[in-house]
Amino acid sequence: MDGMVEENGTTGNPPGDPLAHSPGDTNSSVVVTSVQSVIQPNQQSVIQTPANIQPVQLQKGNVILVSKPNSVIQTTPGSLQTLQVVEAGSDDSLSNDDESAKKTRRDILTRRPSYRKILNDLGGGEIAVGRVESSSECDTNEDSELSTNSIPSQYQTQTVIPGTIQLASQGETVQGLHTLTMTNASTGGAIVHYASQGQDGQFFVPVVTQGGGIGGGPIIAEDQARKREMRLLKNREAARECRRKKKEYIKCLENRVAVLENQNKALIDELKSLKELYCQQKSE
DNA sequence: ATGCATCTGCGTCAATAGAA
DNA sequence: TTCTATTGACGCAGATGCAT
Repeated sequence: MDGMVEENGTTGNPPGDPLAHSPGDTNSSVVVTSVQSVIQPNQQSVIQTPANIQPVQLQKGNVILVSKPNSVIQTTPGSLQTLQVVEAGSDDSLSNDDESAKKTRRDILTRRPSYRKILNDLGGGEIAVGRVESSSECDTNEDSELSTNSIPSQYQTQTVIPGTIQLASQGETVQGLHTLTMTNASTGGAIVHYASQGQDGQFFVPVVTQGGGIGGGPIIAEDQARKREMRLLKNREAARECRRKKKEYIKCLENRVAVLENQNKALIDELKSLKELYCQQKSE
């Protein structure tokens, strides 16, 4: 559950106020004598499924199933991969009217260091990239939106419709080599072979381009469109991963708050008892 | 049931840091 | 210098809770 923290028997804070801990919400019997780092190095994923297959919801019900062993989104190596991305029209046509306003706003803003760096600065280790199973102290048991229990089998055989990109794994035939079919209503079909880099987490690398239009123009346009799709796809996944890490980072901070509050309480109690002892000996 | 406010997650763009 | 990864900001859509 979001907002819940479990650390040495300490439980939670209201969802709307993640850092708010009343003095009474900690277990009074707990005395923290040594506080370890809240964030363990090489911690592992909080998102795990038995089959290591997770559906990634895209817009309008599109689903990606990819093999990325070092990613949160995983499938069994060599398993069928299906990607269907419906072209979302030409969003390149951005109006320049409010672009200047956006730019001005962004110019004012400063960039924070990455969560990895923040966690390192906190001395609590790093958020691991390779994730296999739940971490111990940052385990949150949250219900992942990437839950894999509900992968419909029909996603393994998508129907190619005009304006779509479809990835179909060749499975055991050619290791790591897959075929990406771009079907475009205006330009006709184009087949792209790509090498899947499943081991290092890379998504795919275009290798050969075949087919397509006549002359340089359409080919260049297709290449640019394909590059754009690749870029958007990668950034989509990157944003997803970034948000996951951000949530993990926040939960770790909440954990840290809980631990430090416990430590503070223990020190206050210790100080209190020492004062009493001192007063007793002084009065004698 | 309906309308509204709020929250949450997503995709995208753009800026930036760091690697190559 | 170029490329890639990361992440803040923005806008959108769906879910949820609450008042009417």
